[in-house]
Amino acid sequence: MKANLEDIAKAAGVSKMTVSRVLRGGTGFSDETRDRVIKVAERLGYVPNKLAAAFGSYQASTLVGMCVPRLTSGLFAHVLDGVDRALSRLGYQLMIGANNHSTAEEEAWVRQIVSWRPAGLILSGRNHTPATVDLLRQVAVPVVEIWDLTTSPIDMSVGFSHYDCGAEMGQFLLRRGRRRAGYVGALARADVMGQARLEGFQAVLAQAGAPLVDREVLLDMPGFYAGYYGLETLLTRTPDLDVVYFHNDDMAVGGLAYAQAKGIRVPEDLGIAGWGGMEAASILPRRLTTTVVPTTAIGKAAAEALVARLKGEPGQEVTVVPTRLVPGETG
Amino acid sequence: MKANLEDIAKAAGVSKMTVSRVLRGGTGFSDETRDRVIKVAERLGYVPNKLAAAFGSYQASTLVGMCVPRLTSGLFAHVLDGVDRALSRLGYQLMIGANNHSTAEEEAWVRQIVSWRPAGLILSGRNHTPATVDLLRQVAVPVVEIWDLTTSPIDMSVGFSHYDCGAEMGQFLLRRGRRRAGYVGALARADVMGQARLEGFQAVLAQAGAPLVDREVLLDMPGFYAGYYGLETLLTRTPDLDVVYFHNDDMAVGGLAYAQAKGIRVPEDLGIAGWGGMEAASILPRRLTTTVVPTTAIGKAAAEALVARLKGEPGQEVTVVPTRLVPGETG
DNA sequence: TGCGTCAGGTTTACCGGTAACGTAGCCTAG
DNA sequence: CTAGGCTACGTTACCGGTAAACCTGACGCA
Repeated sequence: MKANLEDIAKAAGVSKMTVSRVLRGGTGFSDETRDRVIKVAERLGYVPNKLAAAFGSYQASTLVGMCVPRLTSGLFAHVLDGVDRALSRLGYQLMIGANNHSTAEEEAWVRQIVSWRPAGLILSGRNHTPATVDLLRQVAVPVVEIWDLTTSPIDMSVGFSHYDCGAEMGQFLLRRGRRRAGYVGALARADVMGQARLEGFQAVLAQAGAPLVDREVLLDMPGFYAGYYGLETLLTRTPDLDVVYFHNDDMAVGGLAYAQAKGIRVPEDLGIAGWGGMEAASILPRRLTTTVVPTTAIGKAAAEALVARLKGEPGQEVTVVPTRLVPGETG
Repeated sequence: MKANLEDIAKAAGVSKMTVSRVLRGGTGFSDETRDRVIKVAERLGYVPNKLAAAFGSYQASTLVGMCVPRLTSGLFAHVLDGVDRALSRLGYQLMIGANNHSTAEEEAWVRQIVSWRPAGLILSGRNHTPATVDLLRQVAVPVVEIWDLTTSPIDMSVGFSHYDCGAEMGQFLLRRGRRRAGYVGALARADVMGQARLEGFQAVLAQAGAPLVDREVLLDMPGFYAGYYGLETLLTRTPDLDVVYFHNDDMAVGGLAYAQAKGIRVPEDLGIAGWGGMEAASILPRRLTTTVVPTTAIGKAAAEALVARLKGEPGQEVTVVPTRLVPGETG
């Protein structure tokens, strides 16, 4: 790690400022000088130092931080992918973190990240500690809150309403004649958004005079197992349900597996609905009734909102991305 | 973004060096001074500048870069999670990138990342462009190559042998009496490691006098659909196979779905084997025959190897993590 | 001839930390 | 009584870029 601008400057017989301009593709030098500088830079194996660049000019940081609830979530993996594709194309670097559904962990992460003076941040959810919000405002870094829509974002927001997702599914299941609905979730209070879906679901059912009959919320991760055993627990306690809404598709698929194992006919004896739109769900023998979330599009939109802001374009404060209820054959 | 060490120093009536020492938890100051400095720092809302710290001392970078083939891969999500848990606990920040199974894209990513002077890098696979290897050696950054084991790593390596995975599965299926095996894969040449598994698989079969009968390798992403349609194509062309080895579990589950849709009995008419160990696979009506890869453990081990190196401990050059063949009920 | 303008540079002054070294005052051992 | 060591600081130099201001010769033109 030896060659720096000074070394190149000396070897090329120019000042390091000229080298800097050449390597950044600026103006104010002849073609001849440019070729010479570039040749020397290559010969010396010059590796640029973005640390110095970002530090010195404090305008040039190309770091973007993104915090997701869990890195193992299939849905967020697609959001991350959408963000990364959009940003890496423009030369930004993505720093990631997981908050494990805890605003305190998010705060700790934000505290670490802002000390790198990132160009922007992408956070998941609308729930943050007051200290986090204060800090973000203080350092005045562009922030995009994704996933859960908020009408009063810290800065920008890209997402949809989880409450509406739940409500829409409730209406759909009512139209299909379901009257005794149950719910199987996970993570308890830690997942605010799953909670919001449940609330929307419940509100619609109650309004129609067919309120939620029973629910089972596990403390486990919301995966196949939790869905399987969650449904088992729920049906053992309350056998006469005619439909169960699950926290997400992974759990719903677990529920389907349980129903199949027990000879419960779906959807005749029991309806099953999920949320999220996992790839696996669509090739099951029976297409899962679920709400498909445009994950990659959310990531792309968040990245684009951030980049627009960085370029000085005003951009959209709040971007609503549409979810899509897929009727399927299990509801 | 106003307060810096100088401001705190002035307000506390000490030099900024003392402030630096206090805030980093060093020594060489009285309790009284420490309390005063910390109080002032909090009052001024001091946000440390790691850019300046890393740039100035060029020892303190806490950035670690990690490059995976695809961010949407469930297996790599767990590796990422393992790395992140291990590193974030120690105060490191993770910068990620995806190479889309292309060494050229990996090189572009490495070129970007090294200019941030990271403390270390984690790369997926043992295949890199010569320029990448040169660059990594030149900047002398600690590197861990994960996933595919290599006996001559750039620096350190954590993984297992994909060839052996394929060979082991081949032996297992032979023991179960299979003699006419097929293979369904994806990504063609782009995925070197899937290729290695296939080679191990083929070698064992050939040696036993029951060579691979047919194979179907799609250009698609290795997911459920590819498995479903890949098996359809394969069986249409070569109906009399008695077992099919899939690129991974996602595809194998797609294959199972196809078999079920067509009334093919598994494992009586056709054996199905996958690779990777996805969570979903274990709760299917029939437990999938597959090789479980300790993803999180690989991430953890990679992070630990890196940290050990950074602390100056010698650490292991090559760490082998064991995979586990799960017999299941489909093979 | 004198002056403005422009291309093609150079010079200077930082950015905010940290390492390395310096130093004053006090304590203690020989 | 004093050399030496320790504590608790302060001083200085530097990391490698970039912004902004400045320079200079050539050319066009009134």
